[in-house]
Amino acid sequence: MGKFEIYTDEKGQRKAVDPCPKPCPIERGMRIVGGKWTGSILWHLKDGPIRFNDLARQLGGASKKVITQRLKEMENNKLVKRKVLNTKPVAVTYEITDFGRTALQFLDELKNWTIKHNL
Amino acid sequence: MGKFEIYTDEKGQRKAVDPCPKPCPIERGMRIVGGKWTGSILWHLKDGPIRFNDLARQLGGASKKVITQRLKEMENNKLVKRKVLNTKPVAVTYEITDFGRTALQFLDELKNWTIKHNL
DNA sequence: GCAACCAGTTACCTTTTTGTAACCTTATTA
DNA sequence: TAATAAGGTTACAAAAAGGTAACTGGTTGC
Repeated sequence: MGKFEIYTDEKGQRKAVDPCPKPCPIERGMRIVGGKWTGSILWHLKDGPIRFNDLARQLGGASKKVITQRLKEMENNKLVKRKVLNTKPVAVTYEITDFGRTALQFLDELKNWTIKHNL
Repeated sequence: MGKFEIYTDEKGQRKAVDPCPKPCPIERGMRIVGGKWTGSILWHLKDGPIRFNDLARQLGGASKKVITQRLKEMENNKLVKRKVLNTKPVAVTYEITDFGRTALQFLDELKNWTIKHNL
């Protein structure tokens, strides 16, 4: 077989030895952390919890709708935790989870890559 | 100001100190390397050039149309190089560029992350 | 009382993306 | 001669994503 992972069978047909099963790890990972603004949100949370509207202010270009949507997905994926503080006017903060932090490493690499190559 | 990058101005309005300029580096990077199948394609090319149909065979689940589309984007972004070999029946191969290789590190981390956390 | 802030939600519409399937040209093979 | 493979392209339809703007309900400051 060799590096191409493609071989020609007895009937002369080319076949993949090990076709990428539906979505392979890279693909699956991207679908969790690659959503529009997902990475940015996580990154913004790395230094501490942030409130919804503050987050929206910081993410120039993202609408509340998308932010809400992403935060919900991220909560489902255990990347962030939503906390309702019972302060005089209730405040809601979003906090990165320990699991969420495990993603910061490659996000950092991605960030450096983008900057390094002026993208 | 502090870690929140949010302050309250003289009029009592909360403002972001340094709102994420349109798409920040993480976001921009994602848009280059985060397209559906983009990462997987690049990963498959890491061990050598692959021909179009072989690639399609390996990426179970991706249609020719999408693959064509991604490959074109990736060519524009200089991640891959398209080569037409003048063999008896012409063959077209796609090869990862040196620049494309610089993205493999990040993809590798993403892949390990996905696997490590059973995602 | 009135306006403004928080944290969202909702409706509506447009754009983008994706999938499917058929089709194309050249060339080889049975 | 007919069928098949390579490397795509095209048309059509359906689904997903995104933007905008208005609106909610509760609270607070003027």
